[in-house]
Amino acid sequence: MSVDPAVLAAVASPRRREILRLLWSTELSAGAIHHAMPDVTFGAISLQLGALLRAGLVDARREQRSRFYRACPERMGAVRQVLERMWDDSLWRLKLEVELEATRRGPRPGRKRKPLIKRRE
Amino acid sequence: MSVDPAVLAAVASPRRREILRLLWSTELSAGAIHHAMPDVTFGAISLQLGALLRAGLVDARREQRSRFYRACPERMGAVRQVLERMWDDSLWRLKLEVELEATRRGPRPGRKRKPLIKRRE
DNA sequence: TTGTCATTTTAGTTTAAACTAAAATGGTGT
DNA sequence: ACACCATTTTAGTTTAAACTAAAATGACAA
Repeated sequence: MSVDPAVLAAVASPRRREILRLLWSTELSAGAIHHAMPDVTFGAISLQLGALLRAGLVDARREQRSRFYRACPERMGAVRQVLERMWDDSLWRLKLEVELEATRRGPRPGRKRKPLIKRRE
Repeated sequence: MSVDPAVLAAVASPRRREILRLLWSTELSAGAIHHAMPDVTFGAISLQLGALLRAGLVDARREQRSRFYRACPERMGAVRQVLERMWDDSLWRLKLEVELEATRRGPRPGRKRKPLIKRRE
C-alpha cells in the first residue's frame, strides 16, 4: 500500500493534527471538538473536518442533530506510525502550540463587520 | 525516537520531495539538481535546499566551487518509510506533477523587471 | 587583482491555506 | 408551520510559502 500525497498535506497542518489526535480513540461531534479548542471558531473546525474527510483521514456518522467524527488510522498507511510516534513524544504539546501560532492565518478574532442581511439567491 | 513537526512541513512540499528523491541514493550539487528541474530557477532550488538543511533532512559537503548535497534518511525517523513507500508507488511521478502545479506560488517565469544596479551598502 | 563559476541572499510578487463573521442548511420537536 | 440547535457554507481577510530576477558572496585560477 502506498501513501497519498494529499495525506501528507493534511497531516502537515498542526490544527488538523490536533483534531486528529482528539479523534484517535473516541468519536466526537464538531461541537465537542470546538469545545476543546476555543481559540478558533466553530466554522474553522468544520472546514478542517471537511479537509480531513476529503483526505480520507476521518469519517462521520449522523446521530440526531450532531455529526460524530472519528479518525481512520487503517487508511493512513505509514503515516499512522508517524503520528503515533509524534504523540509518544512528551514535548508534543509544546511543539504543537508553537506551530499553531506560527502557521496562523486570517483575521484575528473579535473584529466588527457590517451585516449584509440580504443573501437568499 | 520521535518525529519533529518541522520534518512534516518539509516533506509536505512536493518540490522538496522531488529534490529529496534525487538526493536519496546519490549526492548532487545544486546545479545538478537544477539541471534535473528546469521549470524553476536556480535560486528557488537553493532556497529549498536551505529549508531541507534547516529541517535536517539533507547535509552538504564543499568541493571546489560546488556544494554537494545528500539526503539523511537516518535522521528522518518514521518519515523515511513514508517517503520510501511513496516512491514505490508507480503513480508517484504523475501525482507529483499534479501537486507541483497545484502548490505553485509566486510570479510565473519570464517577466521583465527594472535593474536596480545600486546595492553595495 | 581581476575574472569567472557556483551558489546564496535579497527584495518583491503571487497564491492558496487558515482563518473570521455572517448566512444558509438540515434535522428534530411542538 | 415554526422555532431551535448543530453544522456547513459563503464571502472576505491575512499571512507565509513558493516563486522570480537581480545582486551579493565565496572559491578558485591566471
